[in-house]
Order: sequence, then structure tokens, then C-alpha cells
Amino acid sequence: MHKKAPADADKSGLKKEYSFFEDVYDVVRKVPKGRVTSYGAIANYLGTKLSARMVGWAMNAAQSARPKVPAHRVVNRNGMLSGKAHFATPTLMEDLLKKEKVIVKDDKIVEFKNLFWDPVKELTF
DNA sequence: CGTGTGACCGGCG
DNA sequence: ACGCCGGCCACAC
Repeated sequence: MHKKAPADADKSGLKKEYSFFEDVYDVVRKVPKGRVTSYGAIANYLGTKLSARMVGWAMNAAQSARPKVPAHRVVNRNGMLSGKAHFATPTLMEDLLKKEKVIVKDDKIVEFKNLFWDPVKELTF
């Protein structure tokens, strides 16, 4: 296929700031309360599973994203709260998870495999 | 337009 | 089981 036309955003002058970040936010917002997902799963859903890093990086900007993005429901493949250090407070992430009845022990989600929510499976597009 | 970076993942010794 | 290493892509400077 040919390279992307740069004029793609020049659609009827309707300028929207769609970006990879918003796609990530949209998926994260769809994560049901009490469930969790992984960066890789989101990346896979977006078609860039080999670049799960981007998802995590997008989450970094999610702090200022509106509406608020439940970034606390996104963890790494081990179910570990790898991004908890990036929250406002070091305990905010696990605190939010506990509020949703998600058991967190030793910075890891208990029964992670059971609570895992895969957008590719759930959001069959 | 080049370089650096990052809250990851999978593979290999 | 554990630790290290490479890859991958979007975005900021």
C-alpha cells in the first residue's frame, strides 16, 4: 500500500486531534469496573502488540486526559502495578483498585488471570 | 529532519 | 527459576 496521504487530516476542514493516545484512552475507559487489563493487550487490540511500550507511555499522558482515564486498571503482563509510581501518590493506584474490590497484594493483583479483561476478546470488532 | 525516550513483552542463557 | 537483551512504534525537543 502507498504511504499515508498527509492530507488525510484535511477532511472538510474538520480538524480532530485523533492520535494513538486517544485510542488507548478509549480502550482503557471501556475496561469494566473491577477488571484489569495489560499494556500488551491494549497494544494488541490497537494492532501494535509489539509496541506495548507506547501504551504505557500513552498512560503517562493519561493523567491529564479528559475525561479521566482509569489508568489504575492497566498493569503489566505479570499483573504487577508497574505504573503505580507514576500516580499522584504511591498508594493511589492500589487504593483505587481496592475500592473496586480488586485484591492487591505485594504490588500485584491477586487472581489477575481471573480478573483479566482482554479488549480483543471482549470488544470483538 | 535526526535523536532520545518510554508505566512493555518475549526470548534466550 | 532468574536476569539480561533486543525490538518495536509514537511523540517531544
